[in-house]
Amino acid sequence: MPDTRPSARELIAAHGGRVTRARVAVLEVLGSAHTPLSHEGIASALEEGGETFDRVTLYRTLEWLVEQGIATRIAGSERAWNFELVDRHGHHHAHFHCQRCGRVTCMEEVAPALAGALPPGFSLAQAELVLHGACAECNRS
Amino acid sequence: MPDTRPSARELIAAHGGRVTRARVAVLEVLGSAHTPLSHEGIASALEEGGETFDRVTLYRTLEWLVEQGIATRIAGSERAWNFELVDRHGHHHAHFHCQRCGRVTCMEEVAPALAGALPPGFSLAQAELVLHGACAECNRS
DNA sequence: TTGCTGATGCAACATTGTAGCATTTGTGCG
DNA sequence: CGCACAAATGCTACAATGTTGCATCAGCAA
Repeated sequence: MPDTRPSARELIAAHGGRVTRARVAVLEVLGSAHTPLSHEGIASALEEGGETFDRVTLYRTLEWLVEQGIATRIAGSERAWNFELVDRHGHHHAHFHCQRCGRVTCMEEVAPALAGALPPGFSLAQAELVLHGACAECNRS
Repeated sequence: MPDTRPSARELIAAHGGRVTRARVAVLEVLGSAHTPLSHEGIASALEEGGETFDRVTLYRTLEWLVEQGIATRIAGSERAWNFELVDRHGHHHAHFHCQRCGRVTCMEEVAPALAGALPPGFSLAQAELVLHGACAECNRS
């Protein structure tokens, strides 16, 4: 078993970028995450895996991933971005931000139908629907 | 004509706050703006009107306005908040962020119907739909 | 292996937002 | 009106997030 997640290196190379330690590691972290991660979250996950990178490198790596269309960034809790891979689904789903526990959950179900609703002349590149409230777990307690 | 915009002072007093220079000025700026404004935008507008305030005062004033339900803050361009009065419409409309000119436009028409679409257990406090693309004016050129 | 260029790491800085605290200023009351 | 008290302001200092410049390192191809 040479590699349990072969796509990471290939994915990077396919986009014309160099296969570096940072990119592979970040991709693996994002790939195994269930929710969007912040810079801090990614850094922590990397450290747990025994890899540390400069803060700037992380920013640049993520910037590159977003440019390449490999990842997207969504507005997370207060003034920081969260990152998420854009693989299976067409990356057009809403995000739910729990105001109590701060977690961000992907809502596959909620996809507002807004095509054609824009005023004439406007062109849509990306939509970002963020819902704020309390998640199921927090509501239980 | 003692006051062309009498509501500002009254609005503040009605919420149990002191009628200060900062609050009146900020309310007037927001009231006469056609689009959501950032901290910086508000500060500039105030300066043009001959009024200057400390950066911290502005933050606290806006925080207070949001707490009182007089204004709302929406995610604007890169990592800064934009503020907007919450008067006429029930403040449930989407915002369009033009990636070329950076302006934020209110889209009264686009209001995604997402009530009842949340998974069980989740409760919604606020929805924030931000559309990114090119506005009509930018598309013309 | 070698060389070129992209990627990294470091330091310094920019922007956005907060906390603590002394001073000022609305507001109600005598 | 003048006073006193609390709310609001304006510093300063700091925290968090993100960016820029530049010297060094390391993928990748020849």
